[in-house]
Amino acid sequence: MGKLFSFAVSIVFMSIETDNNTEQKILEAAEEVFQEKGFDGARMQEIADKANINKGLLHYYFKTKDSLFEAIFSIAFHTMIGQIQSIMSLEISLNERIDRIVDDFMSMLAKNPALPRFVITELNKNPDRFIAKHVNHNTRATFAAFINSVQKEIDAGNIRPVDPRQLFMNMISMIIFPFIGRPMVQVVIGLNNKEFLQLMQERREHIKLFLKQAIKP
Amino acid sequence: MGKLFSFAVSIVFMSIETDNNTEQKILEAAEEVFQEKGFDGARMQEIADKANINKGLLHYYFKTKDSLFEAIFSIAFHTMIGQIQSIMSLEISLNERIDRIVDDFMSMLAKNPALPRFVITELNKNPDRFIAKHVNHNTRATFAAFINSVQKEIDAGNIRPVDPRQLFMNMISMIIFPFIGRPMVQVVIGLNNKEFLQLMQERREHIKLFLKQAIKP
DNA sequence: GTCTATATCATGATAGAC
DNA sequence: GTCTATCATGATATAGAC
Repeated sequence: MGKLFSFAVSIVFMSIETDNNTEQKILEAAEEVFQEKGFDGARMQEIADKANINKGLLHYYFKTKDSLFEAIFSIAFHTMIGQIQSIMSLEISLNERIDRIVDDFMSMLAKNPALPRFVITELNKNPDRFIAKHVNHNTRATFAAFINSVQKEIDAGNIRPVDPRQLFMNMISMIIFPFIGRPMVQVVIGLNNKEFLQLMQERREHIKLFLKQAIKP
Repeated sequence: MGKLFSFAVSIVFMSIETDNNTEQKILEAAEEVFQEKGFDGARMQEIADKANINKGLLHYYFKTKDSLFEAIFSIAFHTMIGQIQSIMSLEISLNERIDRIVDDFMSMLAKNPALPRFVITELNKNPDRFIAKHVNHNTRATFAAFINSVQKEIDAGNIRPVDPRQLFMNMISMIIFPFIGRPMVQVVIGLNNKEFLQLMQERREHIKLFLKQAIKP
């Protein structure tokens, strides 16, 4: 955890400083290559090339491919989980929560469309290892708060009775899946890249309305 | 295309014959390993071990790793696309279509939970190559029929106005995503394996109701 | 068809000069 | 810190005996 912390600090530091030092160049290159190719498909040579350094120097900064991957995956995983948790834990109504989670999540994914596929693929290849390492004690407490807030709305008659866990799955499924399944979606619907992006833009308001409509009393 | 056809025939033949010959053992082993590890993570040695043969014999049946992968991916891709298309092309009402697509798709995924992640991951790594090779001319026509049928229901006032393409994305997102994102979903909600499977069982009826509720006039 | 042995090559990682 | 050169390993693929 100390390692992660110092790493996060260095990231913040770097984004403040305009100086683009070697470590930062490596991390940017590694993020790109790992997210695109996955751990198994990524090559240290390609990362070195993209960072404009040689393999020797790459191994000087990160002794092994595993340790470099860990640094990249850790940030990606916490970006995903953090996005979910931050919205879950707010003290707002379900309608506001829907608006926030759709807007925030889709803005983040528009900037980093490869993120969910990367996290989910690597998580599937080795669930135990990463979950034990990265999931903290707050994860469950945060979701419990979400369940309570949904139950309150049901009791108040604001929405129809619905399993909060299913509702949660519906929300993140509709938000995340089109990014992960983009090539398949484009093929089946028959969309070029421009049309797909247009549809994703319209999708924000569509999902908000669709969800609210589905849980109306 | 001739290769794929003769291959499909041999699959059918094998499932009729009880005789488990070497090629069939290889394909079963390869499907397992490729779906679990992906192309880059898969090892010919592991496939050979799982099929109880040696690497030399494996290369006798499939000259290259690529050709073996192509055989596996082709079946997987057409299973996914075919599942979607078969329901799209039926002449039934939207409500019946929702019931059918949820039941059929989720039954298939329950038997083969790793399938969508495999297809989508490999498709993302190399979209052009596979789409050019595997998508036929019927793909678009089938979806056009779906759009028409939704539009007819809107015109008849049976459902509220909704973009059929968004509706389609919502359907397949809610069905497929929990299988792909299972580890993340389990962590965030806090479910053990038994609880997750129970929730997925209940999910069929949940999705059907949720969708119909969302498009009610 | 099936096996063992081997060729060939790519990759992660290290050693050592500057 | 950065580079070049090299090692060691492991993976795909082939050759050839049976």
